[in-house]
Amino acid sequence: MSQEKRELASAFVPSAIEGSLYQKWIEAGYFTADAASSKEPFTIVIPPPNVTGNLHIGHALDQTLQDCLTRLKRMQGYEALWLPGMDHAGIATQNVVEKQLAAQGLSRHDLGREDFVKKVWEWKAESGGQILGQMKRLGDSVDWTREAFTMDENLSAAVLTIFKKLYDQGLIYRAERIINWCPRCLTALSDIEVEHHDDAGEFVQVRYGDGEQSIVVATTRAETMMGDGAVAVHPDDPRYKHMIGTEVLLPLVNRMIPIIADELVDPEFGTGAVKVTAAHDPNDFEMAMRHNVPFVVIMNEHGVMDGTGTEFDGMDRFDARVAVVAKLKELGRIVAEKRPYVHAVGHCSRCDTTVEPRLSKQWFVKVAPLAKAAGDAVRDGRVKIEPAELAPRYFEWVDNMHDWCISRQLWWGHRIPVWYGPDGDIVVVGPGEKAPNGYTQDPDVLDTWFSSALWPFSTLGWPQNTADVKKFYPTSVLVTGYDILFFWVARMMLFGLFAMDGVPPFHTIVLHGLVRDQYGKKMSKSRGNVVDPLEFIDKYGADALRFTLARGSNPGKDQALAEDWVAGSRNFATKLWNATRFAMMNGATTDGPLPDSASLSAIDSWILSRVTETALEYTELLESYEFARASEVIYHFAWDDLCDWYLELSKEALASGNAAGTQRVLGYVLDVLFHLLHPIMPFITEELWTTLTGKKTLVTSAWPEVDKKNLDKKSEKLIGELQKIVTEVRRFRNDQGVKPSQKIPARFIAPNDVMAYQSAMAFLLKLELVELTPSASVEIGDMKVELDLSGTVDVVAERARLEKDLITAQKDLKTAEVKLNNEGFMAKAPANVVAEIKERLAVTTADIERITAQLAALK
RNA sequence: GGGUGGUUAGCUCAGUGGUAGAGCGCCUCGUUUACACCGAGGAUGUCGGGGGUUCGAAACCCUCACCGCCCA
Repeated sequence: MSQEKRELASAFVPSAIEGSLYQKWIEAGYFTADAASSKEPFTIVIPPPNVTGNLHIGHALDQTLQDCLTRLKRMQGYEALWLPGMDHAGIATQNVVEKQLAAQGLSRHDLGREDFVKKVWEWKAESGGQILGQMKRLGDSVDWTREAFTMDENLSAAVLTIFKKLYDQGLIYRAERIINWCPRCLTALSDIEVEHHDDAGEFVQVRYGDGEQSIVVATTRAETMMGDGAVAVHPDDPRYKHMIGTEVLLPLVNRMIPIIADELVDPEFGTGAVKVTAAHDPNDFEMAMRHNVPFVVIMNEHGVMDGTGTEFDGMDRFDARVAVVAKLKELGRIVAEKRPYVHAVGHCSRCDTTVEPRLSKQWFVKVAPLAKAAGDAVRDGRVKIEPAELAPRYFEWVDNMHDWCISRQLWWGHRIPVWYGPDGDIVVVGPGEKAPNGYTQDPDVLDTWFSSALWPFSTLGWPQNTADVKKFYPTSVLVTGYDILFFWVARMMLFGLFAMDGVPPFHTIVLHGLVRDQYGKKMSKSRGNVVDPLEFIDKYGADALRFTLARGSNPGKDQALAEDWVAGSRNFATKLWNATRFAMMNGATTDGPLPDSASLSAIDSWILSRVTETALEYTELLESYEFARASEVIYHFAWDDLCDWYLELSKEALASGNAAGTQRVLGYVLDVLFHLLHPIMPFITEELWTTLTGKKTLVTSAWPEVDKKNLDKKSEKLIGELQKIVTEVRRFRNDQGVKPSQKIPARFIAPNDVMAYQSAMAFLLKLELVELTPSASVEIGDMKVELDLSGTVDVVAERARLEKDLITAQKDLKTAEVKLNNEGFMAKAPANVVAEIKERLAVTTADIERITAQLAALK
C-alpha cells in the first residue's frame, strides 16, 4: 500500500493541489455509497439548489457543514451517502427564460406551452447546474452517481403517486378561495411565497350614504370599493349599533349595501367601520362567507380594473386608487386622509410585485392532519431540532398552518395530474396510468415545494422499493438554514410522514444561520456587500473558506464574514504546511508502534496527552454539530500546543541525534491531527497526510481511536511549569530590551523534574548554560533563572516589571482574603472551592514576599 | 399586535454559579534555517441600565431601554 514518499513544496499553493485531489477522489469512487454494504448507513440529502443558481456564500456554509458530517461519518465507518441534486424552481426558472424571450420581443405565449417547456429544458441543459461544478471546487464529497433533479422521471413519478394518494384520502381538494396572486407572474402563490414589508400607502376615510343614513369607512384600498358588498362594524360598537341591518348607498356605483356586524372588526382601528370587499381581501372573504355577502369581482388577472361599469375600467389598480380618491373628493365624500400611511403590504417573493388577493379556483392540500403528525414527530422526540431553541418556531408554524395552495398558473413544473371529463367529472392519473379518451388535463403545474417535499425519498427511487430506499431511508441529518424551515423542512416532514407510513424523513434537523457581512449586516446586491465564495476559493483555497465558515458556525446563529478572516484561515493552512515540512525534515514518522510511555520525555508525553484530549473533545463537538467550537479547539491545539510549544521544545531533542521517540510521537500527533481536520479541510490534510505517510487517502481512513491511557496530568502540569518559566524569561528579555537573537549566559535553579528540560528551555530562550556571575534573575514561584547581563541591567525597566507583578499579586491576594474572611463563604462554599482559594492565598502571599525582596535588592 | 433571539475588548463573536476569553485590529521588538501567510512581548472591558436570588452573578429571576428576526 505504501507509495514512494514525496517531499512538500516549500510554499503552500492551494490551487496546485485542489483540482487534482478532487479528481483523484472521484476516480477512486470514494464518494459512491453502496446500498449492499453491511455498514450502518449515514445519509444526507442536499438542500437542492435552484437549477438557475450559482454557488453563493450561503451554499458554501451549508455544504461545508454537510461535507464535514459526511466525511466524519465515512471515516467513522458508516456507509455514508451525501446525495446531490437540483430543484427545477418553477417560478424562478420560468422567469429567467421568459426574460430571455422578452429580450427577443417574445412572450411564452408566442411559443406555446410545448415549445416553451422545451426551451426551458434546453436552457437547463446548457447553462443550468453551474453550481454543480462549483460544488466540486468546494470539495463536496457528494455521490455524483446518484445526482437527482426534481423533474427526473422517477421523481416525477413520486409526485404523481403522492398526489393521487393525498387526493384519494381527501387531503387534496379544489376550491374557490381568495389566494395570493401575482399580477406580473400571473400565478397563484402560497402564503410563504409572499413577503410582507412596509410600503408608503394612504389611509382615507370615505362617507358611504347620506345624512342620517351614512357611515364613514376607513380604507387603504379605495379603488376596490366598487366591489364592496357590505360595511362591517363590531357588534358591540355603540356608535353603529342602531345601524346594523340597515343599508347605505355605495358611492360611485350607487348600489345599496347592508351594514353587518362581525367580531373581526376592530372598533379601535380607523373609524370602526370597514368596507367588505369579498372578492379582493382575505379577511373580507371570511366575513362575507359568514354573512352571505355577494362576491363582486372588479379586477382582472393583470390587476387592471374590470367590470365595474364605470369610467375606472381599464385603469391599473394603483392609477385607479388615485382616480377614485380624486372623484370621491369631488363628490365631497372624503372625510379624512392620511398620506403617506406606512403599512405592511404583501409582495411576490420572486418579482416583488405587490400581491393582489384574488378570488380564484385553485388546488389545495388539506394540511391539518399532516401538520399534526409533523408537529408530533418533533414533540415526541422522534425528530430532533438542533439547536433546540428553534423548535418553538417550527411549532408556531406547523400548529397554525393554513391549507396550502399548490396550483400555479405556470408552464414549468409538474403538471397537475387531474383530468376533467366532458361531464365535469374528475380523474386523477397516477404513474403509468392514462386518462379516458376525451378528457383534458388541468393546465396548471404544482408549487415547486410540492416536489421538494418528497426529496428525502424521491431521490432514493421511491415509489419503487429500491435498494437505496431500504438502505438509506430515513436519512440521518438534514442540514439547512433556519430561513427555509417553513418553506422546505416542515413540508418534508408533512409529506415524509404521510408517504413513508409515519417514518420521519430524518432524525435530526440541524439549522445554521445566515452568512452576513463583516459588520453583521445582511448581504444584498443593493448594499453591494455580497461576497463571492469562488473568489475566496481562488484567492485563499477551499480549505481556508471552509475553515472560516465552520469556525463561525454556532448552532442556529448568523455569522459575520470578512475577507481578513478567510486570509487568517489560509494562514492557518500555511502554518500546518510548514509545520509538516519541518516535521518531515526532522524525521517524523508514522511507521512502527508508539514508544512505550515510560521511555518518553515529559514533552512527548505531554503532547500525546494533549492530542488525546483534543481528539476526544473535538469529536464530541463535531458529533453534536458544534462546528465553531470544534474548529476553535483544533485550531488552538495545532497552532498553540503543537507549533508554538511542542515543536519549539522538541527542537533541541530533534537536533540531538537521539530523537527516535520524538520523531515517532510527532508523526503520530500529525497523523491524528490530519484525520481530525480532514472533514473541515479535506484538501490540505489529504496532501500532507499522504506525503507524510506514503499512504493512499485520508478520505476512507479510519477516524482516530485515541487511547485514554495517554492522558497524563503529571506531564501537563510539568510542561505548564516550563511554559511559565519560558514566558517569564521572554518577558524579562523583552522588558530589558535584549535582542531576541542575543545569547545570554544563564543557570536554572528548579526542582529536578524541571531541571531535566533545562537545555530545551535554554534552546528556546537563547540562553547559554555556562558558569556565570549572575547580574539579574527571574523568579517564578520557587523556581529561578539567573542571568548574566554583563552589568547592563536596566534597573528602571526591571523595577517597573516587578511593580506590575506586585500589583497583580496584591489584587489577587485581596480577592482571596475577602472570600476567606467571609463567614458565609466558609460555611457554604464547597470544600474544593475553599481549598482552591486557600491555595491561591498561599501562592500570592509567597509571590508578594519574593517580589518585595527583589525590589528591595534592586535599588 | 403575537412569538423569538440579542446587548461582553476598537470590530465580529465565544463563554449557563467560583480570579473575564478568541480571531482580527492596535503598540513595541525581531530576517534565531518550518513558517514575515511568521515569532516574542504588550495595551484594551463599571460583561446595556436598575432591582432581586446567592457565601459568590457576565451567567439565574424581575424590570426598563435599545437592536434584530419570524409571523400577523
